[in-house]
Amino acid sequence: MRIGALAKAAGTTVRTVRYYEEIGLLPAADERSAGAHREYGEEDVERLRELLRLKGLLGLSLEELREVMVGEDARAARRRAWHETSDPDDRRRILSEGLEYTDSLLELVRRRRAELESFEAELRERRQRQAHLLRELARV
Amino acid sequence: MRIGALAKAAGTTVRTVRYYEEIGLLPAADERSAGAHREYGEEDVERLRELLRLKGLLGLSLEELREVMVGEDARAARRRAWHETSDPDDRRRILSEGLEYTDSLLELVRRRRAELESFEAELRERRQRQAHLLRELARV
DNA sequence: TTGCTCCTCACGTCACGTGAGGTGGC
DNA sequence: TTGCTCCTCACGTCACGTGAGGTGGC
Repeated sequence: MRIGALAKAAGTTVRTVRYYEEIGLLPAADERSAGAHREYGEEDVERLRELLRLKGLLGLSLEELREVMVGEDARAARRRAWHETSDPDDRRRILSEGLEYTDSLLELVRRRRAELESFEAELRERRQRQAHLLRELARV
Repeated sequence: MRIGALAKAAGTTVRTVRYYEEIGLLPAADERSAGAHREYGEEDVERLRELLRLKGLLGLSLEELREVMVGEDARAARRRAWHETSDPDDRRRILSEGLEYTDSLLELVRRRRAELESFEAELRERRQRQAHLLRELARV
């Protein structure tokens, strides 16, 4: 898959992909001879999608994203390690680290949702007042 | 209230307030002699707060905000008009316009919440899988 | 060969941050 | 008078957008 297909699949632009690579948010597609096309796989789509959602929905800066991505790197590493071991202790460790990471993301998302819901509640209240007054006027 | 107090009350910076004034998102505090201090009131805090929430929570650009703010201007105008009339027909019209505007904001907020909830659902699912696998391993 | 997508500079833009140098009010 | 906040340029920065000019693969 080339850069255009990746960008489209993840819902962003070619320039953004190149920029993220430039600042190290996406891994530089390995061993490209100068001027050669970049090649990507499914896991790059996954990673880019998650990046964009964390940025867009949670409003993280690319610097903050970089920190979260340390967690994403570890997640990818765990996935590989998972398939390379069958030792239950290893797998238990891998899983609990994964759980911890998922929980930290869930915490971020929940906090955001709380803000959004408080705004929505305020709007609903406003709506109520307006609708109530309209009914009052209708009775006159 | 001066610009520092306004910025603090709304949870932003002095520079941002000046920038929003520059591009016309906030009204230029009227009839300042060159170099004089800007003066603000409670309704400026209100407006700036709403702006920042629409921007931060919904991820609107300042250009998009400018369009929404046309609605906010109308809202402020309706508030003034409300107090200047007692004619039921006028008030009914004011109220239904207000309702319409509130509904459009609610629609924006709901759409965002839906995106956030779908992300949260995905994370919960991921968490479930991890927790399930952990229990499986514990039984071995 | 034609069309499309890709490549690398590199300058432009949006939404501010951050001094520089100076003035105003408790 | 001292301190704090304010003022206006104006350059810097972050996260890309947008050509310019050229090369690569179906």
